[in-house]
Amino acid sequence: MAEDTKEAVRGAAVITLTDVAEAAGVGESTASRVLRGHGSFSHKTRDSVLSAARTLGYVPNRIAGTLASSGSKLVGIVIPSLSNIVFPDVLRGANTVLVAAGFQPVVAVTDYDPGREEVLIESLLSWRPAGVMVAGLEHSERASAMLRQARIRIAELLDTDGAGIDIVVGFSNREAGRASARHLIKRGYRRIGYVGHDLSLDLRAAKRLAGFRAALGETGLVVVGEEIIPVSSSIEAGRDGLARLLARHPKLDAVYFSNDDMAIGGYFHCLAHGIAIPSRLALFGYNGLDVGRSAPQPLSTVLTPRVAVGEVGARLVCSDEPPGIVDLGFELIEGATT
Amino acid sequence: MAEDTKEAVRGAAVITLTDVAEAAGVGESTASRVLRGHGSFSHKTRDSVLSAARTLGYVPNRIAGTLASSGSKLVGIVIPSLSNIVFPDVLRGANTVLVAAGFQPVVAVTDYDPGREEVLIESLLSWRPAGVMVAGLEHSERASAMLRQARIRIAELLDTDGAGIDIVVGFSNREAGRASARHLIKRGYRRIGYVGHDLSLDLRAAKRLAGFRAALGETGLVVVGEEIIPVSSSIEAGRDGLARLLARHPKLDAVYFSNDDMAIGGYFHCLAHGIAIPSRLALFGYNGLDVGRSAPQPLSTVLTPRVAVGEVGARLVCSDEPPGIVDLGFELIEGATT
DNA sequence: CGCCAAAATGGCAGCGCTGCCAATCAAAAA
DNA sequence: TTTTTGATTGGCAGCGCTGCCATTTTGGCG
Repeated sequence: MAEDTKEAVRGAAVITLTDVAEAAGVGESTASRVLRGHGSFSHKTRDSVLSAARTLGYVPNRIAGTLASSGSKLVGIVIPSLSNIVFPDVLRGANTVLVAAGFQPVVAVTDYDPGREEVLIESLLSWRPAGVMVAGLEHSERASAMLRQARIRIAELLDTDGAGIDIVVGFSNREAGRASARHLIKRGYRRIGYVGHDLSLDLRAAKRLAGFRAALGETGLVVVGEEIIPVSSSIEAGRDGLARLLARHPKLDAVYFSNDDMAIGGYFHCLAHGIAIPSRLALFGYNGLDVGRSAPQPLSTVLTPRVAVGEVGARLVCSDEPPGIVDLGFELIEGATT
Repeated sequence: MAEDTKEAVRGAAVITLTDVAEAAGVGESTASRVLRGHGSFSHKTRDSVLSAARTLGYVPNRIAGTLASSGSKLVGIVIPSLSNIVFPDVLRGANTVLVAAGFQPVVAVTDYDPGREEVLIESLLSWRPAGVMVAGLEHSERASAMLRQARIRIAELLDTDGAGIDIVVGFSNREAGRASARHLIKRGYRRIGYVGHDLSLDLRAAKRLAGFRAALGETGLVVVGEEIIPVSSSIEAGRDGLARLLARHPKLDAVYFSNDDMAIGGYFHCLAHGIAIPSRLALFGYNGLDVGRSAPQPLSTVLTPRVAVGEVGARLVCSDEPPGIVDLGFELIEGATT
């Protein structure tokens, strides 16, 4: 019965290291050494093990390997959303560095819910990752405790306004808000409004607004009118939000948006309604997205180093450099909408 | 030396199931049952185990659990990019369903490189995932073989133009291209151009263009002029691309773009240069992104069910329903740019 | 009060791999 | 030729948990 091939395809026989070792006529520790390129072995041994592995279609079982060596090559990444391009950007930066260092990212999305974040962190930790990267500095009591006690590298990203657990990589949202306000003031705007999304969830947006308000206050100004839409940010929400804000406060001369998506929505509203920018109304966003940069009038905004945050965070999580705070700063883009 | 507390903090003493069982005064299998809510146990036992676990700060080790039960709760997700919002959208849909079913997504990003895809798939499989979701139907010989032989659920996403391995969830890019062409023809456009990005990498964009060309051909038309930018798609690329295309073919009356990002770039070019849309030039995209829908003139495009693709793919990967092809279709959005 | 099914529980052998250590071997040194 | 050193190699004990099975306990009934 020359059913070898079929058998290999049908039978549930998953190939293990032992099978490879046997086929190569060596001990399993030798096979293990060859396959990992660890320790020493002769050329002949190497070739026979590798060819046996290839022939049998051996796929190593890292679950077993990790358990045995107690040190996984997984890194947990906890982000609030995938809808806002900011987080895929961070993920992208982290992914590049992680993969280059031989790690596998495991992502968890919290939907801006601290309770869910707690559960997801617990779940992530049960995979015994080498490290965890998490957006923001604010976590539930228990989540912080779990991270702290996990004895692994923890990187908190995108925010430096507060105390971190281990590694912090980001920039000050508060300062970004202040810089935005100072820019508008410098340009002579005085009747300033705000269009934002749900701030109880997006703490960093709240910090920006706080900084923005503080800087206005230093000049004796206040946010004249504001429109907070109770959903997550989107272009459509920004468009509708600005429409509603202007209906209530037609004399505004500038509007600060919670981010670029919202601001682009506002920009589209102005285009659609013939509102001259920036002479009649100035717009200011946050993030420095592609869409803002390429608009007919480049959006005035604050460019954030999102990909770099992911990269640096990942690098620090993988390395054993001392933890600490890394402020990557931000860049104010003057644009053409202010 | 009442150093218990400090010891617990310093010593590498990671809490194991055995510790919990001991502290609760039960056997480890009992503790295991309680913590997993499997099998039967008394209320009293339950309480003492749970409280012991909480007191000790026990975090289960799923690595060990998975090895012992030979069945992981990981699902690999292989996508070409995180820069194009399409993939985060799919990821989002998949994540929702996966997490609800108790799975953890492990993502891998190929950068549109088949070689890298192969390596990443191999690496993913070494985690013994319960299933793998991968974008597209085209993979290297070895990658396909590995997926096929892994004896797990495989879902190929976003494309139905070709043969799949196990589960296929998506829609026909070719048909999307055809539908786009027919729409332009119906609207009376005859001098049609194309602005796209690197098609050797983005196979689905290539299929759309092929379908588009085929449908034009049926009416005796051809793509009059085309501009292919050799980088990945972006708004800026679309803007520049259209500028260059129009420089060479000023008499075009419509342009088909490889996707909405590119088309929005084209739209911005027209806005910036006072090109009347759609009277002077019509624009047609692909994807149905938010930004296109909210533009002053909603972009004419094809709306793709990206999130649903992720959801359905994840559902099928988690379940044991029979594999097969699920065509989720697409929707032509007439918009205002044609 | 004895008997039996059902509920609760504990013991223990692995899951597949790695780390450690002892054993073997080959070539260089004495 | 014998000794020495270092390169190679194999054996085996776990890593922490789950699955299986045997055992004990419980509660209902006759």
